[in-house]
Amino acid sequence: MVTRDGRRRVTITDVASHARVSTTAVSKVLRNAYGVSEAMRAKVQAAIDELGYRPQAAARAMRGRTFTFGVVLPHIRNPFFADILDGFDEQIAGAGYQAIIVQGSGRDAEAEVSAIDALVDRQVDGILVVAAVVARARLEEMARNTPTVVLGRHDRSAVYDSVLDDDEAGAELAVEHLISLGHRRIAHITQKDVGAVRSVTLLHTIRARTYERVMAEHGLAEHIALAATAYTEEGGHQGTCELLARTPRPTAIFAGADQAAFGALAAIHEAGLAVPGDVSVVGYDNARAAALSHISLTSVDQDGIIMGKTAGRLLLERIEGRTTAVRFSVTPTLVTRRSSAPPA
Amino acid sequence: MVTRDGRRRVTITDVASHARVSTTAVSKVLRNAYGVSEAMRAKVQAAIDELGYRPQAAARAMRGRTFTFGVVLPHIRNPFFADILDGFDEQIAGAGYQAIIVQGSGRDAEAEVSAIDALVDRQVDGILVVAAVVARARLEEMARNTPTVVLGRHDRSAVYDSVLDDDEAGAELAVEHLISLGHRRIAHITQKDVGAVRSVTLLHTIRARTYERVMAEHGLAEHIALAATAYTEEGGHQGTCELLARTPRPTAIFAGADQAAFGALAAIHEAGLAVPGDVSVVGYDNARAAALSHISLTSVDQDGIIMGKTAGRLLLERIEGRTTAVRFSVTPTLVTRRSSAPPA
DNA sequence: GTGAAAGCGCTAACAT
DNA sequence: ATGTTAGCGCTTTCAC
Repeated sequence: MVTRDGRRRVTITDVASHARVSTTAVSKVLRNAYGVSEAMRAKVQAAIDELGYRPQAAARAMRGRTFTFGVVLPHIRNPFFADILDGFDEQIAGAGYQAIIVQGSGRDAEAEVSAIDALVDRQVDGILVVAAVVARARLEEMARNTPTVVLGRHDRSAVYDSVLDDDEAGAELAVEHLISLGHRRIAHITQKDVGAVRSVTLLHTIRARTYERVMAEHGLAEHIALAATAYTEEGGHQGTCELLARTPRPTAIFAGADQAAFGALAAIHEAGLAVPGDVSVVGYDNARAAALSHISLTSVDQDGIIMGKTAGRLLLERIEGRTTAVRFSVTPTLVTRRSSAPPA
Repeated sequence: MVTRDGRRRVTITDVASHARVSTTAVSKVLRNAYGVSEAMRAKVQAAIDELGYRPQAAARAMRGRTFTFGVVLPHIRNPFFADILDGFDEQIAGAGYQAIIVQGSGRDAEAEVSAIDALVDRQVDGILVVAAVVARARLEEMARNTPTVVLGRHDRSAVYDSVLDDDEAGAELAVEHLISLGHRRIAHITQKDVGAVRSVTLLHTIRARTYERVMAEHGLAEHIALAATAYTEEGGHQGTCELLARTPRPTAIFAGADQAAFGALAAIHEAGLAVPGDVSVVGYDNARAAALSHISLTSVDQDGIIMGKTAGRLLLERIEGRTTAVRFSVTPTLVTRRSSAPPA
């Protein structure tokens, strides 16, 4: 391979001839494979260092591993994904793996498919799909060829591993908290469905259904009020505007994600109302911004770092040969802050 | 290539034999290359569709292009990067390119180098480096082999293209705004230097130096107060705590980034002070959250979408053969909101 | 306009 | 323990 400035990139052959050994030997040293003497290892390593050799992932991909994991995110705007990624990176870096991220460009199932395809085309050794909206059959097809972890979906699969938050428990915590404070007119902001996937397995649906169930269990079925927008600042803002326009208006809003809760806080403020005086707000994810003093948002905490770490560990296990599917669930906790209080 | 469930992945050979043509012909159709008849094109395309063929990026990389651009981000937590990426994706998708993102894992120059290496190893056709802290020589070495755009650095290079915000103009807008409101004790939150790069080319240094210059030009040199932490919520919080502890305390804080400004708002609130009553705050980046009514942060807007789009365009131009370096600068504007007002 | 064949850098089966 | 060699899927001369 000739680089653009005319110099050849250093290849395994260069290293081999420089060390006066075979390419096989170099390859074995690179992969810490069985059957190399100490002397050989030292000699080869010296040549590698001297020449500044780095193996080309593309050539490796043709025969063996790429030492790369792919991560599919709906988008990079949600800070909760950053937690997941930090945990993931930490876990896989130790095993010599590199994570590459592709954006699914929003909630569009088609864009998500092409993001997944992009990773498959690049022969990654494993894939982490976060909050996928794509059809389950598509995920399973991929999982049959590449070790796969699906994060944040509640469907059970025999071919891919799952990492998820117990969203039912989390939503219960949020709604029970508001009810115990004395609220009755509690509204919920959820995400509009897209894609062909059976919606009941998606986390936003679980959170919304649980909200409805808990409300009903407490005899508050008549006060169920849903706004289906998006888990974004804009979505939370718009949903809250809708909800506040109803008569009587809710005294509390449970937003399915902190990003939406932040938008809700803004909309409440714009309406000339106070938090928590007129309306209490509870979010989900416990983003760092939720802890900021001037925001102080009550939120459900799910440990993104642990979820990311676990996803990394599960992929590494698959590489090592595990073939049975595993399901890992974290238990959420409620973090109470000043955005929630008893109704006036 | 045999997939894990035993089926072979469809290759160019399969398509060729299915269409009863040569692999050369298929390759040409794939790349829209010169010298294929309409009949040939149709026949091959039909076979591709029928077999669900997708070229393997790894194999392509061995000979030609990967149709992949790599993006190096310090981390994915800053929402401003999401704007850049949205613009970038939009621009390159039309040309059939896919972006893959790698995290530099914070501000650590070493981590950034390994992120860059990871992309080079994967033979991407071009690289966008955002807010790099790595030494310039390292960037140039990479740029000599792979088309490169450096976003957010002010050094001039003959080998890579630059996309940047006029940070000097932006910082001037912010400081002049506060001065014109009547503030004199204006403090600034900047980022601590790391890495071996000549710091003066980094955007946070430019913003800080400009702050000092404008203060001095207005006879306020004695009131210059800097806190060097980080462009994060935590950094802004900590820096503000430091600044508020000084006597007399500043009446205004110009944070080098909105993320830091959000942390500043929290710290001011914790100190029992009001914004803008006791302390005015101005940020930089005009993140979406800055516009939220309950936050209402005055901020310097730089168009991340345009910057991302331009970066994509410049890479595509390089692929098409441009060899002279280009420098593209966006002009920032001030968005005035309620976080800034005359001092008491 | 079309196809045969070489070869990119690496790994793995096999031979020594 | 070490080396020889075939071949992964694709692009690219170079014939025809």
